[in-house]
Amino acid sequence: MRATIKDVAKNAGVSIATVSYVIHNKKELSPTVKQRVIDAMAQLHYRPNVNAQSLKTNRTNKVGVIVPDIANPFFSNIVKKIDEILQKKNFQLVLCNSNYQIEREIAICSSFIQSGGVDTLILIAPRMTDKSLYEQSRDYPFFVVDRPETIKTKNIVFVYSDNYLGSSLVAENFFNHGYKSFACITGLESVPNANTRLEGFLDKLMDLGFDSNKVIIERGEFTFEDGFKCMQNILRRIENMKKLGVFVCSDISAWGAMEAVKEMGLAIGENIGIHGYDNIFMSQFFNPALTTVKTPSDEMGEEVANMVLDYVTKQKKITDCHSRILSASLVERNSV
Amino acid sequence: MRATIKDVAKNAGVSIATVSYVIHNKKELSPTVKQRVIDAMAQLHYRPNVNAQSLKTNRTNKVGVIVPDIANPFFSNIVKKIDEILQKKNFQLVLCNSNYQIEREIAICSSFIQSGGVDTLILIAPRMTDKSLYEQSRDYPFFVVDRPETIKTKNIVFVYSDNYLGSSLVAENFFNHGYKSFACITGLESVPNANTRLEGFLDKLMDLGFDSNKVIIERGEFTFEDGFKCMQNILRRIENMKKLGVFVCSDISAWGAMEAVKEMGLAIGENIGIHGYDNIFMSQFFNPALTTVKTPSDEMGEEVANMVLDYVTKQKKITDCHSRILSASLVERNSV
DNA sequence: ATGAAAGCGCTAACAC
DNA sequence: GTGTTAGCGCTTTCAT
Repeated sequence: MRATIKDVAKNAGVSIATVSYVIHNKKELSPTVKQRVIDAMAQLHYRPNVNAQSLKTNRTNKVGVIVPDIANPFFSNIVKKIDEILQKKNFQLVLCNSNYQIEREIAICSSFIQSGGVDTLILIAPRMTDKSLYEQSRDYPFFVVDRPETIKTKNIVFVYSDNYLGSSLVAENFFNHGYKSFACITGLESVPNANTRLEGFLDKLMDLGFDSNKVIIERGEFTFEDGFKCMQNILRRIENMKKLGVFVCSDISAWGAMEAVKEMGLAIGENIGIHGYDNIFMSQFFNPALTTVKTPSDEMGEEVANMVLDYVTKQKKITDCHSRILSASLVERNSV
Repeated sequence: MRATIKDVAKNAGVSIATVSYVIHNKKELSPTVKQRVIDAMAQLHYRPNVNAQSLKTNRTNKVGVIVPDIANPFFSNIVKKIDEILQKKNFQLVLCNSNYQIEREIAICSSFIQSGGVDTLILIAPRMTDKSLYEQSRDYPFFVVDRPETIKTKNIVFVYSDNYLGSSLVAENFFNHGYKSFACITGLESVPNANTRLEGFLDKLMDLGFDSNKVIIERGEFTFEDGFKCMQNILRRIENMKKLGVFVCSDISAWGAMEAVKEMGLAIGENIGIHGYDNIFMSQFFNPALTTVKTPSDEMGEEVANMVLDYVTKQKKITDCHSRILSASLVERNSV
């Protein structure tokens, strides 16, 4: 059996309170006593039982992270960054995969919220509706990454990037390369990023003098498979394949889209250009190298992790944490 | 404040024991009482405090997962699979990134072990020495994925794949494509997989009549950057670039190696062939598509997760869990 | 400077 | 069928 504080106390010939004091280094203790306790702890390989600590203090030093798909490099990269920062302060991540399913997301979220298992929650690109988000946060503040602040509540802190700007860059880029007709593969209507990216793209296209009604639009989840299928649909719908610019609103689906194009025997970058979004590390090595927009995922992870830290250590109230919009920038390569 | 079992009891007009009974659905209760309790729980949004439960029962329904780098798709894929299976049984993952650092790995591991924070531990591709592994497991059984069983202890269950076989396949494949000279970029001496893969490669090469002493060997961590550097070293050391087969013992480093080759302006697949290992999803889309060996990562994840489940639910003692070696198979593409 | 003791929220053995 | 209660391991107030 694991040694308890009692065992240490007995071994050191002191009370359990004293042991607790040396663990937390809080009270002035005589060096001799302190040393005796330290020795006893070492000898017994003592570690405080975290469950008892948490029960008593109502703090767990754990942060729940809900992610649509940890195998998606875009998300795993954010998680890595968050872990990097939280680990330094002795926090652990409790990771849950929602598999892009809203019901799972909500179930995980509310179970976290009410069970005392974590100090706070980070939702990465949650798929639930604004209404659900709002309800979940009602009695329990948390943090949301990579999703715009489309609802007003002081109980949620949003960290995301400027998708509207990013996708206007895409339209411009196509324009500069002489593309004449356009398509967009974006996410589901329920995904705010999907709508903002589409909107930013269409608006800029109109600015540039194009008829946004002629833009072919396909929607799917931001996955390889859906990107592939959506591209097939576009290829089927298209009449005139002359300088067609396809904006795929996530790199992962862009990979699928590129495969669909290649499978048709078409060359990418001439009459059909593919533009991704997110700038996932591997995209630069694809064939052709994917032109895309950089979402500052490292910064988002850093930003949220630091705010979480401020919040759980109670240096800051949630109402003093400010949502942040980070920028986005073009990454030119060979697919456009 | 969160509602406690006391609140529910008061609200339903029963004792806390009764509430506990309906939570766990263990005792026969009169339907009326049961319903009253259920209503009270719903009304108060009651959820048992998991810390109190864990303190009492010594079970957390959490499994610690230590991974070298969650942003590495090979690892994140395994984690995803593990989560998928454990989540169904109401277990959560507590994820920690060791960043390939042995000290962090050991620190995380022993803190998990002694703090009661998790029911068991899964180490994915741990970098610590056999000795450390053995010591850590001495009083606390756990599971190791993607590392061969090079030490005998009934306290560790290993799930890995047949690297010796896999890398002999690589040698054969090079041979079949007419390659005449060879190099190998493998992992550090301290990484068992790295040694086994090198060994399997060299042994088969000898079988095939080649002089294994002439094989150029470079070592680095299994990362993009190290793959890149090692390849540069090889390119520097090589005299005669005629049908050189380079076995890079992980896909991730193979990506780096390919970039190094391309940067030199050399074509891959003719006079220089690159062979990866692991078959990471994206490898098929690289330029050229990477020839590699499939490590059954999904199966490894599944296998451990199920064993962990058997173990933590005490249907099985650790000594009844058997280490498993899964197979490996060639994936032919265009880089060889 | 050190210790006694209450109590965090829960489970389960035992009593009724 | 339902309730009483001890106690899991710890923190912290209050006393000495």
